[in-house]
Amino acid sequence: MSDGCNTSLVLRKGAWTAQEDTRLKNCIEKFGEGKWHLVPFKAGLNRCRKSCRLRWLNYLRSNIKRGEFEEDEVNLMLRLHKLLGNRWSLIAGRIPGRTANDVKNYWNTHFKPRAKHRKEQVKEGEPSKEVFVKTIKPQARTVSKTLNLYPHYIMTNDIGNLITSSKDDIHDTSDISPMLVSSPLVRSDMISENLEGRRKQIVDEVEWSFGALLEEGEGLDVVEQEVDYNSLFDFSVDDVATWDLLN
DNA sequence: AAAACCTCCAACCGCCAAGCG
DNA sequence: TCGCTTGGCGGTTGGAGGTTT
Repeated sequence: MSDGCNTSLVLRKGAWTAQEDTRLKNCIEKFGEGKWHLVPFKAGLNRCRKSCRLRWLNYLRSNIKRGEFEEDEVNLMLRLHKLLGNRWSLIAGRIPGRTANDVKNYWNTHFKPRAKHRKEQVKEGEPSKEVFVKTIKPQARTVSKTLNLYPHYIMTNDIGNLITSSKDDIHDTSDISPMLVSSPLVRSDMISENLEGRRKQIVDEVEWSFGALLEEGEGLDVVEQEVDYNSLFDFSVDDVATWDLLN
């Protein structure tokens, strides 16, 4: 491996000591986050850069929230997971004080076993209850600084389903909603008046969840993903469809 | 009392994409 | 263009602590 974590036999692993925590914290408070490959040297730690980064992000940062997830946090997590799938860092980014590891652990602890249980049931011959939806997944895990992400729109097609498209695909802007992007090409008066009832609700959810995402510069992709029973709201495969517009 | 089992979560692992020379 | 380094991610594991038998 080229990440420098497995190349040395003398690097410390396992639980962090209070002294190591203090060193790491002091180092980052002094020099700031980033340049993780230098952190072990600056802090005088016999740990790899990944270990230092993880310890800081998941434990030492000042704004980390501890203790049980509250009901609204769980609700938010479920809604975000429905939209994003296992994009723990994105989900955590929208739950103040919680880390990706927290969210992932909570999900695996509280929700994953149920899916597992269902698979076991299927194995034993019971009819499958598995449901799949299209989950919108941002494509880029790391955002390119040079990527142009503006030309995205969300709109409804002629049978009322939500779709997204690029400006190149759009000839009639009468039914465009600026749900996903802060593109200067999309105006508020483009919001479709036809979005009502349930579809409106879906739009609200998508806007609420993805407006920030795309402002940060991430394209969208669609993947099939099993729905957990805990999902608080639902929309079908046909309700939301997106296609990649960046190519 | 103690062995077995379970739960939870911190930490590790392997991979990917961006950046850079 | 290519190969290396780095940052970052999701999946998995190991062990401490709690619970059950």
